[in-house]
Amino acid sequence: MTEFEQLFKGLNIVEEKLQEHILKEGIVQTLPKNTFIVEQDKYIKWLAIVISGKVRVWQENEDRQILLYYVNPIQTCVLSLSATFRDCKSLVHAKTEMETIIIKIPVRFVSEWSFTFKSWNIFTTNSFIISYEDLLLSYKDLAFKKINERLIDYLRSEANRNNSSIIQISHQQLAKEVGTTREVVSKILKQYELDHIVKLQFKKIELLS
Amino acid sequence: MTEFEQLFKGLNIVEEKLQEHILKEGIVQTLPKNTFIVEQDKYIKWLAIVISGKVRVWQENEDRQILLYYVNPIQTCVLSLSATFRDCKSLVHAKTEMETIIIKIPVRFVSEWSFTFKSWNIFTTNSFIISYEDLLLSYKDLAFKKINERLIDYLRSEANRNNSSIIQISHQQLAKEVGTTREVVSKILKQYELDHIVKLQFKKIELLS
DNA sequence: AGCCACTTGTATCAAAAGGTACAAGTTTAA
DNA sequence: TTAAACTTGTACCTTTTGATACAAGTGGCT
Repeated sequence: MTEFEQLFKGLNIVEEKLQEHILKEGIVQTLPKNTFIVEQDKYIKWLAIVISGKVRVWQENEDRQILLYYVNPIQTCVLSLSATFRDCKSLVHAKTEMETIIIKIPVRFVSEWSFTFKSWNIFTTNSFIISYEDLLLSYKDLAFKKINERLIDYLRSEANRNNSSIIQISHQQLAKEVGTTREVVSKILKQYELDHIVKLQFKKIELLS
Repeated sequence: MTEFEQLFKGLNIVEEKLQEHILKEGIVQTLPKNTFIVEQDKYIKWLAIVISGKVRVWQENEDRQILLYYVNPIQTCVLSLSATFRDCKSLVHAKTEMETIIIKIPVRFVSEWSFTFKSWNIFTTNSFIISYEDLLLSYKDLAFKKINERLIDYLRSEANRNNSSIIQISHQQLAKEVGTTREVVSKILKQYELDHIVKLQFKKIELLS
């Protein structure tokens, strides 16, 4: 199955005309690990849809980062999507976390098709809705939960995503994911270990419960 | 000008067919101050578009609140919008802050029209985009800024919204807006007063710079 | 005037989170 | 195998934020 066929299947694109358009305008690219797809404050010229691999999306301050979400196969970064509807700079960074195949579509077609083709309309709308609700939940967590809770939440969701109770990550990286410092992460993890909630090894965290 | 005419003008709705639909299915309501439009965890049955007045949208924990945004005339709460595309419960509270006129549209028409009518498509898409970007900026502030900064940001944006350097609000209410406690607000405001950034009076805060 | 509800100012304490510093362990690669 | 880079653990301290408590001020109402 070609990447385009995967795309059509994943987004349930049945309109022949739309398939033709996408075949004509879309570009398949294989990106190595750690390639930037969009960068904060730069203009967006393409809508990228992930076919396989994994893309991390985050925001950055001078010295801190905070994870926004991951883009999984047959999803798009909603922010590049939003940028395609009106010429604007990216508010986030997005970078591949492993070798990733994407299909790039020039922004000018994206909003056009959303009115012409039902399945494209559903795709864009759903992307917005899901991302919005996601972000809203994250916002609530950030507002009301303490760091130790957000940290364990992160670990659990990682375990889930990878289908493994062992998460391979350094404290430093973990600190970046949840927007704090390395020392705080070390302290919290140690406490969780004393409480028999995790087991710590070098660059490995095992969830026990 | 009727409320419907205001709506058509505000959203740039020129399609006669769509105007007919809206006239047929829409309901104009005048809501007194402090009326709930949607409540957290309850189902949404209508899309409400604000014609005049002001609606506050926020999230709640057991004991804390945090402001999400205000819905101004000729806007809709993007969350009820998102709910109209798939049957789901509200993630937020929304309540009128003054007497407010709204037009209610049953949810089942909202997504239908977004594919049939260009202006409705633009309206829904723009609502999503703007709200998403808004929320993203708030998220970043919440992640990286300290409370005193978020507090003064809030005051400045209120001053802007009301076109006045005097904000009439109690410390308690202010605490709820930014998601902290009353004592913290009092302390921070006092410090800003010592720094000649604000002047404090009973239930009034004057911005000096 | 006198009462009541609400508001504001603060002092004290406690908890959460972050910063600095350093020692020791692990990996990688020259 | 040895140095360099990265990783982890932890002690100590500071700042930020929150909780409790109380006194005093304000405005509205009877």
